[in-house]
Amino acid sequence: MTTHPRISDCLHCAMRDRSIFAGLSLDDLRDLGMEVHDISVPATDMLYLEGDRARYAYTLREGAVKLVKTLANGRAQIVRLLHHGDLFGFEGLRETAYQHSAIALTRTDLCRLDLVALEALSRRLPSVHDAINQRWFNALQQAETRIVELGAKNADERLATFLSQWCSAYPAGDAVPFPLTRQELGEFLGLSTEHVSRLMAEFKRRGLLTERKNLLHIPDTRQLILHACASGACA
Amino acid sequence: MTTHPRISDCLHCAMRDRSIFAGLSLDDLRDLGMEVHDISVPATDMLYLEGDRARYAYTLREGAVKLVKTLANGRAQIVRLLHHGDLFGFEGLRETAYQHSAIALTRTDLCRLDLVALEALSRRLPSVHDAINQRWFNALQQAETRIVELGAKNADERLATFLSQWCSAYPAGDAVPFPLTRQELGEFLGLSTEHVSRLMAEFKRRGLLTERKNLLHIPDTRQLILHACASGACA
DNA sequence: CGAGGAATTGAGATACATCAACTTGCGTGG
DNA sequence: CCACGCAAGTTGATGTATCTCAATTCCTCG
Repeated sequence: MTTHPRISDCLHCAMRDRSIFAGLSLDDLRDLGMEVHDISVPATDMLYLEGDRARYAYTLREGAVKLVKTLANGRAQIVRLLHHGDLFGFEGLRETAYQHSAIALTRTDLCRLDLVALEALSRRLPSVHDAINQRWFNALQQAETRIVELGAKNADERLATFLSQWCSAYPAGDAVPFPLTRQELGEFLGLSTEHVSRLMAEFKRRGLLTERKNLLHIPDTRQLILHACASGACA
Repeated sequence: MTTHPRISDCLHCAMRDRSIFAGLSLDDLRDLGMEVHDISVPATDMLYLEGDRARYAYTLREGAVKLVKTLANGRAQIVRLLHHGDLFGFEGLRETAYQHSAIALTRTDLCRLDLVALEALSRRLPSVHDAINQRWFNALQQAETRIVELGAKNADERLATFLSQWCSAYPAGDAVPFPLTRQELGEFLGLSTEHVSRLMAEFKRRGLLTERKNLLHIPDTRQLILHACASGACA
């Protein structure tokens, strides 16, 4: 699963100031008392499976990961999508088992943090503790937003809102990496892959977006929202 | 809004060992350095409105409260339902504004905690800090479960799962208080009130549940789940 | 160049929403 | 205590959004 795990050098990490170790002194960083493994996995690789005993949390440095819950009958729901800078697997600090399966959407680089050591570290360094809590809080807010999306919006609205938020991480008007398949879009938005496909085609027909390879281009997200959310559901 | 707020006596509170102050010594409890107001509101009363500047968190002692988000076009989504022992409004520890509206479903008794004082207290007493974090974590887990419900299950499954979970707080086989209207059920489950009504009628016809006044009786939750979730979605 | 998964497209079925009429329950005021 | 009135609930008819199943095309990669 992991290709050549190495001990990471946190001092010179590009993610340093966006990670849970942001704000630590150089001394603290040098003396973390914990090995941070640098790992890298190809697309479709599973980092862990829902129900597995939780041993590690991960910081995503490059790439994208989905967190999936699967029902008894096989239906899958993508609970969260993770990007550059996100921390995940940290439910292991409170539960013995992972609550989702984590699967790479692209080739992905991560830092792997031992949960026991992280627990100790977080007890020792308040800024780490706070950083983790802040991530929890953010995850909660995001989750509640998703509840509203899924419970109160129709398909066009869900898709349009999602796409424009996906792009919001990049400079406006640029083409952005878009590694999700139609099926994954469906599993995230609670729709069938066919319906997603039709909606995407419809958006393209109206000139609201274009796609090529794994690049998505939305000339004007405001237009997209406006056209897809005629009812005014998306503000 | 508040009827006769009084300074609460935390020492003799019935909720003491289920609240965020559980585990505090008697000395700590006596010296909280914070006024806890005892308030009581009738059904349908709004405790705060989404977007309001957040001043207080609340512990629910008796009754039930809904947390609602409202879309620009007026559609409402109930994000969370709160019961005996639940803490809410604590997003005010990280955000300046409340992220939902809080509305009482029944006559409700609460403890009102000043957020600034709570923040200070949580910094001073690790067990309070931990207790609050634990609530965040629980809320996150619950929210993710709701995402799966809304994204991957159909109407029967959602309703059946919800009803049996609602009852799980009470001894099996008992009739339980059920203060939700059909509309509120719909706003929680992402369904129209008419559809909820039809499904309830169907469940009754099949003998899976009975209702009278504001009491719900489910003889056997396993049966309910079994019949409503033929596909095996609900384990 | 060929093969296999992903995407698209169409036709048909269905789950759910919408709209409208009607009933039931219940508090209120005469 | 009854009658009224309103809100909640029910029920039916109809519309529509979305799913399902199946066939076809498009990519991508070996």
